[in-house]
Amino acid sequence: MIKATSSNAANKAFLYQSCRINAALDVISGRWKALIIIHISEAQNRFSLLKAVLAPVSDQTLGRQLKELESSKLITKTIIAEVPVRVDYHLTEKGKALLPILQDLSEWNDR
Amino acid sequence: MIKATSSNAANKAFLYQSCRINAALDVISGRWKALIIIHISEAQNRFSLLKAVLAPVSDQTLGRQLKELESSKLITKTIIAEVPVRVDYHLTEKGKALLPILQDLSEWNDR
DNA sequence: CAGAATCCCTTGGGATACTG
DNA sequence: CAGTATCCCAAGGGATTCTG
Repeated sequence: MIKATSSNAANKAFLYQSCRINAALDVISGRWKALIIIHISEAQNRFSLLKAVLAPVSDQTLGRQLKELESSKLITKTIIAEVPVRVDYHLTEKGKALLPILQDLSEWNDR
Repeated sequence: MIKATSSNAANKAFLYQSCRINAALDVISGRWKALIIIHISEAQNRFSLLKAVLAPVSDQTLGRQLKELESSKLITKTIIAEVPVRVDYHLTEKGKALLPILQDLSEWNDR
């Protein structure tokens, strides 16, 4: 039959085809993603810095969200082979283009 | 101890306090909400009409999303006591203000 | 017509421990 | 320092059935 199991994926596909907005929302709807993007834009671009400002997040979750943002092409990851290894995150052009939209959203909700 | 159980709500509270964006994202991150808002703005503002354009959605889920949008003050619900009862949905000012932002998001993702 | 009630399953996110 | 591996739980969504 394949009913309950496939409907979830099928519905998702339907949404993607219906409107590009759904794809866009998917990209930014991770629980911490918007905040991660904002902090990276403000030079909080190291794993430990992010962990500090996003205090209650777990390593696992933070790592997952970063990986997803990277595969969505919103951020890039640069590994620097220093003594204690260091990793810098930076926004891509697409990531930067999202900032004013997030700003609009924030103002929208304040009204 | 209250650990695993309370952390979810605690993290959510943290996000809300950190930035207004999280509250805004919460409002529009239901799976069908963006599409519902768009269709209502285009006069597909009846339950059955919405169900038709959002083909694979279930009654239950559609009803839930509508109720959430209503309590977020994005749409209003008007019950008209005709022979087969009829219900009209309309966007509030806040709901209308969201449309251009959704448009921006859509264009952003197309780049 | 427009839902509410009930039940079930997938998924996102969290806790903890371990690694290059 | 910057993660990954495992395991687990709550919540969002979906299917189906029933109602004013």
